[in-house]
Amino acid sequence: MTTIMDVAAAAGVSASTVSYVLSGKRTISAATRSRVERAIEDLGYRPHAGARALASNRTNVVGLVAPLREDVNVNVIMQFVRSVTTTARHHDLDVLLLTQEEDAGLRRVSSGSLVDGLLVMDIEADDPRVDVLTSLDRPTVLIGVPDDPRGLSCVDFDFAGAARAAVGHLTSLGHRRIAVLASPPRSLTRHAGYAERVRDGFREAVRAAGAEGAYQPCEPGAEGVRRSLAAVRSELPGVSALVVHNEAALPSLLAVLAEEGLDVPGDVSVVTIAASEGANLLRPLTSLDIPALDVGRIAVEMLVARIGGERTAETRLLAAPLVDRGSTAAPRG
Amino acid sequence: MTTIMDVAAAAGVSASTVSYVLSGKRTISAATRSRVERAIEDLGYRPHAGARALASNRTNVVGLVAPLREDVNVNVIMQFVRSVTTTARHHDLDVLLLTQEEDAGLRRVSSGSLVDGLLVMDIEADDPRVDVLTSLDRPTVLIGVPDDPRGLSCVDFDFAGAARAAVGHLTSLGHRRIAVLASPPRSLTRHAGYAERVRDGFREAVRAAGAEGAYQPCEPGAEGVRRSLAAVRSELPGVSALVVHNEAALPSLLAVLAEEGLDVPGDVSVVTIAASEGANLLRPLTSLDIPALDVGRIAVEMLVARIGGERTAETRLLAAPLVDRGSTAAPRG
DNA sequence: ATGAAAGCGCTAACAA
DNA sequence: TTGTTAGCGCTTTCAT
Repeated sequence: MTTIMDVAAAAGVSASTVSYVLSGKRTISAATRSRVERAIEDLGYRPHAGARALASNRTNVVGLVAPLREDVNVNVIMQFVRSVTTTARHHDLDVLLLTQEEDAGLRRVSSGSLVDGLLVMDIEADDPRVDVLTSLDRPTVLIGVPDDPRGLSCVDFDFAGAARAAVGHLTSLGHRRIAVLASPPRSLTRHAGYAERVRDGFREAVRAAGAEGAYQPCEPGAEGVRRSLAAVRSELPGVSALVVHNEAALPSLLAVLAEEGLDVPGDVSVVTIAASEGANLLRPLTSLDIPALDVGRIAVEMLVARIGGERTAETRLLAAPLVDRGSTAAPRG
Repeated sequence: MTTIMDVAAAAGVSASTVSYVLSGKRTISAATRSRVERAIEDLGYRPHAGARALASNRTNVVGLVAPLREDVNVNVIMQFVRSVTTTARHHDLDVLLLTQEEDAGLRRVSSGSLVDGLLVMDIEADDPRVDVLTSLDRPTVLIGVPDDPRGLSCVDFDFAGAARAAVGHLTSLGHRRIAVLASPPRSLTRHAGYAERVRDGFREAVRAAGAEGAYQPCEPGAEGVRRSLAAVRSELPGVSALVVHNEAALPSLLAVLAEEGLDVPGDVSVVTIAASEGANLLRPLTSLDIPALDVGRIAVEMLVARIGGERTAETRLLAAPLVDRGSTAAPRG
């Protein structure tokens, strides 16, 4: 293993000079700098991460707590993780992945000085991790907004705004009876913020527009979709438009509607709130596209700022653009 | 920050005793042990990861190189990553996620002593990373099998075996004209091992059974599916069974077949090679279930063994169980 | 503009 | 069974 001493010897300088060439924290003469860089190159030298962490109190690693459960939207998570790692590398950070053992994991990597900061996904309204995180006193950014962020920074997609925008789009086309096919029931029971915010944004927008709405959780799979459609139709007969916030249910939904002989958007309009662009579906769908890539990037940037000493916490909600892919139209008759 | 010295002082012992209590590398009297454990508990002590790495040459972190691209099967990756992190934690390891900057990333974390070993996914037949990895001289396990593993250990799902099993199942039902709807064309052009092995296993099995086969890459989405189906039917008129190795295309395929008025399995039998159990599809499908969880677990276990000093490299191919979910039947007539 | 040297917190000989 | 101590490789004061 080649150390900073080897480099120093090869370049005919002291170890500290090599260190300063690397960090740029001292002005170095051009001649010295190039000798050192040459030696680093020749020897293939890489600073020892542990030694560096020990001496500098910085690991250049951030922890990412991601829910790799089955019942969350795999596409969103994936896009998000990708943009986090990409952005992190732009800031010379590596990413440590934590998926389970919630509290214990947070404590371990934080108190053990494994990471400089934490990114925590899938925050629930009353998430118990918020308390743990504040007590840990490491820079932290939450992806999702709890009821009380306790001084932690948050980033999230504006689900309520997306629901309102969907309703606005549909009512402006003339729809008066609109239903949401939402996340599976357990998303609500575990107080996943996104589910509650879609519901609340939807109800508010429907009321404001003087329209009628039904909110219906939905299990993915053909059976779940059929059940939810039946429930919606009995609660709101003559429903003419669907807002779908459930990516896993989309394939079945389109197939079931086709089975029933219903045309989209002729017989029923469909808007989705989704991350992937639905290229694999039977037909493209008009959508509030969740900007997962932006959420990830911004989360990292906020974390970097806090690691750099920024003290003020903020909460940022990102709006979704409505992309018209032709699955909505004015209602029949 | 509480250090090992604080713990030692609180317990009235030396730092090394605390260290040995933690590592178990020395026999400690019950009395001392409990005093130390008490102090650790009281002070909430966690060893400093960097200091530990510096002194012991072990980081207890493994690097996971995962392709978070769009064109790979997100479900497989997800399951796989989950089983890797879970298994890693059982061995007291953390997981550092690398997704891009291929070679540079490998060098950085390896030479920089950030990780004790590497797990590299999505290995291609002539993958250039194999050379880099052998030169790095860190314990490494490949997920996927290159043409020449150069002494590295490999784990993978037995794609050729799965294709053979699918054909065997179908021919035993009486099918003589069988087609594969395979991964998108670019999987083959970039020499993704799994695509080539499915193709080769399929051709071999079809020949051995004296049946006829067509192999057709397939883009996901309704259009891609329609095109591929047309190609298959013109190449192999009267095709009565489909082997689908393309999870993203499944929703569209089922919808398109339904549109055409074809019943599964009455008019056409369908077998998939897939990771998720297809619970979100229009109907359950008989499948060679890719044991992504097992692959991840075994990969970690092999890596742990190598980190522990095991020298012999091995390649393990995991067979898939065929799970009958009723989407196959004897051909008509 | 550069060097010398004191740690950072831990592990693992070496001693007792 | 336990303690003492010499590093591990780097950063960063303090000197010059």
